[in-house]
Amino acid sequence: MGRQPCCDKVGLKKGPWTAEEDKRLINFILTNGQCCWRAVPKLAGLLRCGKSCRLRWTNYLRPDLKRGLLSEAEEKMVIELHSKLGNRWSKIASHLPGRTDNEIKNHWNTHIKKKLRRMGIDPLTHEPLIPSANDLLHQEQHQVGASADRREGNDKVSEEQGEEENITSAVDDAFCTDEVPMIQPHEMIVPCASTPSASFSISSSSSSSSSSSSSSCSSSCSSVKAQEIQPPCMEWPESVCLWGLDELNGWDFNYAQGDEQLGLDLFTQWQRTALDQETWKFELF
DNA sequence: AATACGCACAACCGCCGGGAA
DNA sequence: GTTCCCGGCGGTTGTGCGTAT
Repeated sequence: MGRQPCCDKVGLKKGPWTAEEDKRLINFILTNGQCCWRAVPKLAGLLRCGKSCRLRWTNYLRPDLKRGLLSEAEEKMVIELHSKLGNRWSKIASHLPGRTDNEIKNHWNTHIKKKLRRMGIDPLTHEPLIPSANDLLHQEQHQVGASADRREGNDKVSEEQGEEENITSAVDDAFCTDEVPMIQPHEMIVPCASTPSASFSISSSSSSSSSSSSSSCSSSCSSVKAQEIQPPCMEWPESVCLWGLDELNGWDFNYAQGDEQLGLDLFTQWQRTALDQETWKFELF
């Protein structure tokens, strides 16, 4: 007996979430907390499957998320952790509070992989890319003489090698040692993440609430008066926009139009909820 | 100005493991 | 021990946006 799908997909919406859907989901979780995800869409009035709701929440709506590019320190940490853990993104993410596995995975695939290759490091093994273009050329020439009955297999091999060669030659073409120093993952310095001075805030319009360096939330949260929250031991060396949710800007959490107090209450509650959640994994540090 | 292309990121898919019945 | 459900994970795809032509 095959496993049943997580939900009846008929009539369910897919694709990007709208501000209205986000609003509904947040509102529901504020009110009810994170419970059975399967029931969430129904109860929240969403035409989404529970899984989709969970992903949307964990990857995007969770208030403790950091937005924006990974800092250099975070990047180094990811590389270091990846060298030890491999593609176990959730494990890696657990060492970087405010970052999701999805975010790290994306960043790895789009930025770090290329960066490492440019540096002459194999992103899979974290070893130097050993075979030079010449080596691969010789190897290929050697293979030309191979018997035809192995052709199919060889095709695959040379395809792979070709890919590798492309990478290597690309490195040869583009890589300049003057430009990027060779560095091994173990040589990278991973900063201590326990500076107590760091602050975390779910922004406010008061300019002084969060010092210029930390988590000031651009213009997007200006309508919400929120208290500053300072969880322990977080160091984020670069300014971080906690809320990249520009769409939320228009909400003002004014539920039922005009009930500003309710909106504020909910927002405050949301902040508390967020801080109470187990997602804070500071103990890992 | 219009179109093509590439990149970055959000979202989906399918599988797996843990736990409850 | 078996079955089923749920949440989590990692890989892949889709979408939107910026840039180049």
